[in-house]
Amino acid sequence: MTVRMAPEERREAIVAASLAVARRKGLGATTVRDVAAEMGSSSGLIHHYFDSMDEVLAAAFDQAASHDLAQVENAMDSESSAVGKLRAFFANYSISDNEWAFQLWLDAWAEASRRPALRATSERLNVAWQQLLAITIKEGGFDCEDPDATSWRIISLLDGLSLQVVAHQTTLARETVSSWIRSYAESEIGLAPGSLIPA
Amino acid sequence: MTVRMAPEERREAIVAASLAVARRKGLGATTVRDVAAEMGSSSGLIHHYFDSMDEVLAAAFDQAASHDLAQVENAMDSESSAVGKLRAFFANYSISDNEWAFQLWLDAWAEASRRPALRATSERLNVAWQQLLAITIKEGGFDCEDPDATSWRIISLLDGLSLQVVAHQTTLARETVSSWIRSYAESEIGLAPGSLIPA
DNA sequence: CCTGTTGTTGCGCGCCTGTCCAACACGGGA
DNA sequence: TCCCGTGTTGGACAGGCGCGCAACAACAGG
Repeated sequence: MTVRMAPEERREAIVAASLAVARRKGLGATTVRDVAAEMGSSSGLIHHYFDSMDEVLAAAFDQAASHDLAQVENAMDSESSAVGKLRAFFANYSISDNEWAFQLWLDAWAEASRRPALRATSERLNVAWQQLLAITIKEGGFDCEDPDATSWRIISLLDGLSLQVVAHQTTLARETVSSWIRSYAESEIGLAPGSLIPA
Repeated sequence: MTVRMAPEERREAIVAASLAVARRKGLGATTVRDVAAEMGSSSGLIHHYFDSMDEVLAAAFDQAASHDLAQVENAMDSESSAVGKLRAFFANYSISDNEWAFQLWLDAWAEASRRPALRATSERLNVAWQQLLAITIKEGGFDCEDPDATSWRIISLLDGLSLQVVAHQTTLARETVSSWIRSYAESEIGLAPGSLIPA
């Protein structure tokens, strides 16, 4: 038998184990038994904490995406100027080191139509990313007509380009995507070309 | 017993049936038994024509995406001017009438990492869309520095925005996406604002 | 008409899926 | 120290999966 845990602790352990499996096999291919094996526990335990697999996956995705979001927010907070914050945003919202994180997004978007909990989570976090950028633009007082729209377009271009890198690998290079995104953001936000290149 | 068919005919019937199922349940959730039931045949028949389910799904996706591509190409061919062709492109590469077609793309991108045949097909067709746009830009002789890069960015922005519409439904409206895409394309290709608004 | 080819069947194989639940074991309060 | 609440087990359940194969049936050529 596994060690007896406090409810909250166990819940977190389940989410962590689910994430570890999803990282290897993908969100959609993660099963109850996989998660149990990863934890070294029985499979029945998972359903003692979650009503359905949909909710387990949603919680796992939430954890991963929220963590990445918090990391970028942190990097932005340590910058004082608005331009500095934006630079930090584009330097850190990068798929270079954790390519599997973006695969999680791909899985979430595809599964959204069939897993209600996952859809709600993915939508909430997508909006959170957009808001992070939009609010920064608003506070910077840039020459940007509609920060919300601008932010959606930048995030979407980033998603569309990243998607090619992760799903097809050969069509586009990571550095190409980074530089295109920076140029596009500069023109949309009303910054001089090169403003967003990291120091 | 079902009617005996010529090999090529039966192959097409399998692809058509797979597509019908995928349209309802999604590409990743389409099974051998589903396809057989849709055709009204036995399940063993599918494996007599395809080595694996991966190849069945790849063929089905190929059929759907190629059909959409051909339809847009047709609409463009009936235009004489380059701007007319571009207008036709953006008027027809639309997710309004067949939302499920884009869901197929979402499934294909997500499954790409685990289904080799599907990945190859999705990559090939993604490049085909990009080329269709790139070649039209090149032939038009517009004020566009790098038609290939421009084309990738337009397609990617379109994918990223469409993704929000299909996966999350509430975040963005279809018409918003259409107008943003047209504006962006105009600025990237070097056209006067409004040039791409359909007559 | 007979025969060989081949499209088609239907089931079996081994394995997997999410969900549920009676039974068990452990640890804190009485 | 006992006892009860609850964290945990492990398998049952009904179903589903991709794949393979021996047997059958329909058609073409001789």
